[in-house]
Amino acid sequence: MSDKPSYYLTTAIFYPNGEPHIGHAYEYISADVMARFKRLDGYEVYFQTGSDEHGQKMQLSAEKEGLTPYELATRNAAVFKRVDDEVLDISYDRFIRTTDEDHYAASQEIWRRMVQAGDIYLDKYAGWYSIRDERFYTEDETEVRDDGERYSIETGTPVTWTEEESYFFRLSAYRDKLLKFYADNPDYAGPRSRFNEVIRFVENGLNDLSISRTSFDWGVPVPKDLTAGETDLDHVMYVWVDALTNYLTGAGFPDTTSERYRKFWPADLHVIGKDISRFHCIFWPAFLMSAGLPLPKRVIIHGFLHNAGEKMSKSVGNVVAPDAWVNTYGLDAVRFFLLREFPYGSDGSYTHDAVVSRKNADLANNLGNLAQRSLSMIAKNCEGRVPEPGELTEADTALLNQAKELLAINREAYEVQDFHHALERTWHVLGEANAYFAEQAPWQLKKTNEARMRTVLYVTAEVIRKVALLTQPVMPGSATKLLDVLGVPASGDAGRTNASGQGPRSFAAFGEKLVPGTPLPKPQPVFPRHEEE
RNA sequence: CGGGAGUUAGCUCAGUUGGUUAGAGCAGAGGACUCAUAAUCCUUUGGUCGUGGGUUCAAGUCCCACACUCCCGACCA
Repeated sequence: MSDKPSYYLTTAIFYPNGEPHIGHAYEYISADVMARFKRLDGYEVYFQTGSDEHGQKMQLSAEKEGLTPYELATRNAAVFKRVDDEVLDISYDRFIRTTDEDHYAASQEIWRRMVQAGDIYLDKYAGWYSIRDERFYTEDETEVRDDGERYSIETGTPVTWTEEESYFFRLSAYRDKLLKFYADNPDYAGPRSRFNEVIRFVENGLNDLSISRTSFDWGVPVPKDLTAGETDLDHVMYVWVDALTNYLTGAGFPDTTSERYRKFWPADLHVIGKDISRFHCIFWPAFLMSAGLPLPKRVIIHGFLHNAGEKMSKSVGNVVAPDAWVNTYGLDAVRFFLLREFPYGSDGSYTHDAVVSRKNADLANNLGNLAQRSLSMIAKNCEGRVPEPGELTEADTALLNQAKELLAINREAYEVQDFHHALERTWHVLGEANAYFAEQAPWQLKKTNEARMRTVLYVTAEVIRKVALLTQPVMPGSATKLLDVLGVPASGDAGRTNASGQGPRSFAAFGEKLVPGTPLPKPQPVFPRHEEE
């Protein structure tokens, strides 16, 4: 293995019970962008995504369809995986399934450790249980309707009184430890406003957590040697121990001596949606503390996407499928839009016009057209080679310096997943470059001062090179094409693999310059304007 | 009900520890240019910073109340 610094990041694993929508895509894409950025910046990245396949719901659905739960999970997980692979070009290193064999081993080991720590005990859970919701309700969360049956008020699903033996995790004992941890690690979760919600929640006290079930068997079994003497029932782990542990599984746990584990655990970043922040900011660190394992460094909580300000929902019929968008706008435009349009962490609202506007104004006009106009002048007036610049004027160096600062600006922004800001600053420099180009008017210099024209064209192309390098994570395909037409020797793969960490297309080459005399291919537009159908 | 977040130009957003005439991009208007993807550049219209109070020499920026929107309220992508 290399001695490069490591970076381990994950998305949440999704419960594969429906079609992936643009919200899933948002999470995949943002994590992918982060992974690619780090690879291009010289890190050895391990990027994991996957599916959460256990649970009673899966078991019941499978029965209805006459499948085994595993068959159903396999079929449904493939739908999500296909979106990663064929629609969004997600550069994950492993698509983990909680039904994977090594995941069983990891889940059982963390359970064992929590038992050894004295944090797991057997008790009874009693309450109104909704199978549909897979959860218990307290009495006042339910109502008896006219039909004499009892229903959950919140979700309207039928509930039945259920008493079930269950193992519990002593979460209540972790209140103070967690609060101290939050205080010592103010960047553990972001954005700050969401982290504050979590902290407030913990301050109010924590109840112990039911972490096993006996009413169904589609899950990771609690090891029999741990239940012997306590119960004869077969317990399977209930959602969160199983699900969260996938992050450890990916790092090679339980083999804590392996090179893989030492390199990648603790994880650097968990990318999650705001709906599951409590699990990642409270349960997860508590489990790990109990198991005596290092805690992940950061959890970033993204917002939800709204269709023209309205929540996406099947009943309203405004759910957008990722491939529908990709077919309409193109993958890179979609990726760019999602990260540029709204600050990461806030909810975002999209409309057709907003996507088209970004695609045309930012991509086709400001970037694509600038590249095309400068490169076609080079093709026509500089023998199709990178021109030789003369002495630089103040205007030249001012622009070049602005472009040069972008690497540091981007690094800083990516460190806290502020993609919106990174792109805003990058496009600000493109605005400056367009103004520079118009101010210098190389098409007039052509008649009066060809040496000066060559300098202007060189400076412009060099700025575009820097921008193209930095936009590889966001728009791998387009940025690659852009670097192609700039004659930057092919190397790496726009962040898809760790090979991207070196060579002329890595960030290590950011400070270098286009080499005068390099032959250039015939310029071709990289960012077409949007055509309405 | 309880707790929390938000409310800045038509739209999407910036606004540092309170300090001179509140910013950007897009959209709109006018002009320029012709290298370029009807793109670009320049100029410009547009905001009583949700409402009402308060603190202060000074508040979008702190405090209080109200309005609207949204989130969470215990095991639910």
